[in-house]
Amino acid sequence: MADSVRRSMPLFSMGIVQKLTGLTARQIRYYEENDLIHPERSEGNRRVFSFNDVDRLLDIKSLLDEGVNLAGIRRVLSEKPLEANRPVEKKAISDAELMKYLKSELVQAGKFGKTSLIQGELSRFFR
DNA sequence: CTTCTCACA
DNA sequence: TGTGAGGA
Repeated sequence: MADSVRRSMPLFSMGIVQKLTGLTARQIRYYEENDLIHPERSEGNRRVFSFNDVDRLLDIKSLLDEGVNLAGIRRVLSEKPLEANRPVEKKAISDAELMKYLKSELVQAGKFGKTSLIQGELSRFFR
């Protein structure tokens, strides 16, 4: 189970997750308050999301479109600890799209002179 | 510039 | 949920 390690590795900033999921920061923070997701926190108290968080957010989003309220979503998600039998085609997001955003984040971090926390973890995805 | 918390004309 | 204030 070395894959779960990468899936739960924190490496996405709020901005990236917003683009990746199409949700607003407000919503993402709100869902966190309701224990739908549990992103890590960086030094500056900034949220750092893992691939699992993003995937979960995507599920939440689709559930929301189907008219399910937070209480309902909480139930669905809490009862899905085990990666049940899902169609292989339900890929949350393409690698290409993922790289696109990761890259833009690196550029931003670069302009700030700081070493993004992403850089170090990035190699895990580009193995 | 980005993200954070809090609060609500 | 949006939005703005005030700070890091």
